Amino acid sequence: MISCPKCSEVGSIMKAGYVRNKQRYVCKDCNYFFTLSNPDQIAPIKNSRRHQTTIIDIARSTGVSNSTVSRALHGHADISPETRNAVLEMAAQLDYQPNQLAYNLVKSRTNTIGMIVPEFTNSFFPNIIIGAHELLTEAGYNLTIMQSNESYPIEVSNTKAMLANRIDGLLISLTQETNNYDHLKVFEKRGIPLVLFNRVCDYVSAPKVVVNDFEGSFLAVEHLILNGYERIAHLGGPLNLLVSRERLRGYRAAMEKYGKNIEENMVIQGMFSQQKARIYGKYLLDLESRPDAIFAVNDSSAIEIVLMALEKGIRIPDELGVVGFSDNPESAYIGPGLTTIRQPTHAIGKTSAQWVLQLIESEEEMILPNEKVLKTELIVRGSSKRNRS
Amino acid sequence: MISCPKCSEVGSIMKAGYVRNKQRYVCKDCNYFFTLSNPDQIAPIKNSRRHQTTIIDIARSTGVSNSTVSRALHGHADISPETRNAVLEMAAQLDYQPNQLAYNLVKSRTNTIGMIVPEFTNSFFPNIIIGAHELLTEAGYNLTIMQSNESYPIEVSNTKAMLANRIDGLLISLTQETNNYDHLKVFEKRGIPLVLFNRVCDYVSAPKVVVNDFEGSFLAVEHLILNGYERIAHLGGPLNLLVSRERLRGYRAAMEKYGKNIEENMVIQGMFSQQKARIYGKYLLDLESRPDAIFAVNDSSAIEIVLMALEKGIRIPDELGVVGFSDNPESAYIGPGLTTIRQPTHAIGKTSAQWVLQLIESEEEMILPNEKVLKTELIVRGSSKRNRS
DNA sequence: TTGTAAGCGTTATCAG
DNA sequence: CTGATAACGCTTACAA
Repeated sequence: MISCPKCSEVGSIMKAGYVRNKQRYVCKDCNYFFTLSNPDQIAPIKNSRRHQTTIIDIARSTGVSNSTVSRALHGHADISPETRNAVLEMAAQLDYQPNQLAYNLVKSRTNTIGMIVPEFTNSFFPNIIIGAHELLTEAGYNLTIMQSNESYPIEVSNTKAMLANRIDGLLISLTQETNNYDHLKVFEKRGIPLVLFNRVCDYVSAPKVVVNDFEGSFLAVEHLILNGYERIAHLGGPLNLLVSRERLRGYRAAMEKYGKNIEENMVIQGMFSQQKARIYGKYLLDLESRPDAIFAVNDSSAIEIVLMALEKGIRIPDELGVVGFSDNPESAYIGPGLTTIRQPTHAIGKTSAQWVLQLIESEEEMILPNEKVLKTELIVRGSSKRNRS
Repeated sequence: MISCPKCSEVGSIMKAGYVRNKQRYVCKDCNYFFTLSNPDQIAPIKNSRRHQTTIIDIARSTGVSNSTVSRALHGHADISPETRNAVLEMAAQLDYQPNQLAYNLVKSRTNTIGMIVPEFTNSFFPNIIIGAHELLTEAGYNLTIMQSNESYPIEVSNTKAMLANRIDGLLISLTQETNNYDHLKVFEKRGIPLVLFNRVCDYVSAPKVVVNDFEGSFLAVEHLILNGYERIAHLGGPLNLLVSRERLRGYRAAMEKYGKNIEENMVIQGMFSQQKARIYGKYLLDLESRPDAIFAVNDSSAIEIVLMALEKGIRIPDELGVVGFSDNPESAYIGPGLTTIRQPTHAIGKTSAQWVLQLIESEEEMILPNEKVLKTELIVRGSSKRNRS
């Protein structure tokens, strides 16, 4: 039991805050304030591992209180220039590095936006990241990136980690496996701004940033038709993804508009992967009555087809027209050059980031779920140029 | 002043911890414990913005203490199955999401590794990221990626942010501008594990993961020589980067070994960028006595040269041999295919990550600064195949 | 202008 | 097996 150093009373001692990081007591009897000078109790710099200098260290060495230090560090008004300078100097001298963790904890915001992408292997997502990164950095936000590796369980655990780390907002592009969206609904429920991009779904009411896959697809197929191709096959993606469905829809629409017959055995849907693309491609090229053109859901698949055709000695574009989607960096150089639909990757990233920041800043006003549709662009190269007009 | 509800004493009231998140008092006179039932003081769930359920909420609703909840949540031993289950159920019911921020603060570790890369535009760094990400995720670490955009000031501010966020370790590849390394020395001083990769420097005593640029370069130039090229130019990178110096060294060594004369006006060093590459390339190709081969410091530059040569009608590989470095995805398809040196990107990422984890886990033992040198591989394609043996 | 003390949400060390 | 309480490092009313 603690006794008062002045009146030796024991029952009337109350805690009375801290001074220089030490417990301070007051004796209610004689109204005497004191701290215990037990050397063991002073400055408990335990935790041996390299003590990081904190605001308290600065306060102690400057002879002011923590709050004053905090204010000086943040350039708050109402602080005398001398104290401010003293604090700032001491901070520099002690090599003070603010602890963002503590800051975030008390502010309960992290100034960090999370981003989950299914993969990095193509330049597609990296380019989107660049766009988002640019805007966020400018706005003073950090970006934490995770990749789900096209795996639903990883995606779920990523969102959990993001939640635990209290990111201020999330940008996500779904895996091709994702069919359940409960992990996203958590964000709605918790009021954490969420923006879906590129690989989106209808079942969660969050803003979505996509490109006009339908239109892009339509243009691609129309271009093939205008170049005299008749029997156009479609190598599509997994149908749970909206992109795949939209591209399929665009294909069908163009074919119908020009009165072309769709041979259903030449419309294939499957997972994205080089291996699958080879299998599907082989199937299409080995068909006894081969298509005279193939519109693929992405460039990786289209490239496989071009390479396979070259191996087999099928002449491109004369015997086979090929069009892809996305404009990968290598597409310009594949065979005679791959005709493709360019996506505005940079803009996708930028738009998504912009949107999530708006949601964060707008606080109160419920912004209605909405969608931004960016334009695509047809890039004509050798793999489809058979213009016989 | 607070008075005891039992004996009405005023001077002998002491704080006595908290119960259900409310201040609890004890009267030292009658030894009566109580809390104030002032409704305003109960559960100060202020901070209106969507209260996140915390451990305390669970404790309150389950009727146990926070510590018990914490233990239950982490599956600590010494807890009765009933309590555990009750807590776990309540946690699920209240949709509890742990606050990693608070956890990190008290643990003073974040389970997060930072990574700073100069750019994303080539597939080079993304591939390294994939390698590192894979290993770190497996080891239960998060990865926070920042990009310095080849800017020294951004690099510095990135490291500051990493420091503030108390990452457990940092992987960094320097910008081509970086000439001052104080921002890295901070990590040494603070004892935060640091690993440099790819773009490293000598002035900071941290482990480095690099590829054998010298050997790779040597092989590239030797390959050109063995294919009958005589007057080989070198389009190099900025000399403050070790990679550039090593590649230059490899070039010189190979030329010397085979007794080839180095024409110094055909050895150029400059910044990495497509634009610069075009300028330097034009210079080399417009030389009145043009080199018969060019070894470029990277594929992007080599590609520019190939394209320029094709425009000018210079035949590759007959009139001009070209070799690059890195094996970009498009390199296989450029012109007749670009001969290049493949770097083990995946392994670079994996090795760096592995190393930083080792440093973190090894705690006490000072591991000596060291270097890991990974092997490169010569990929022969059309742009240099003029074998006249 | 400065100081006090109550949080932010956890874990960990002691006591029971 | 469980509870109380002091950290972790910082911000911010509220007092002085």
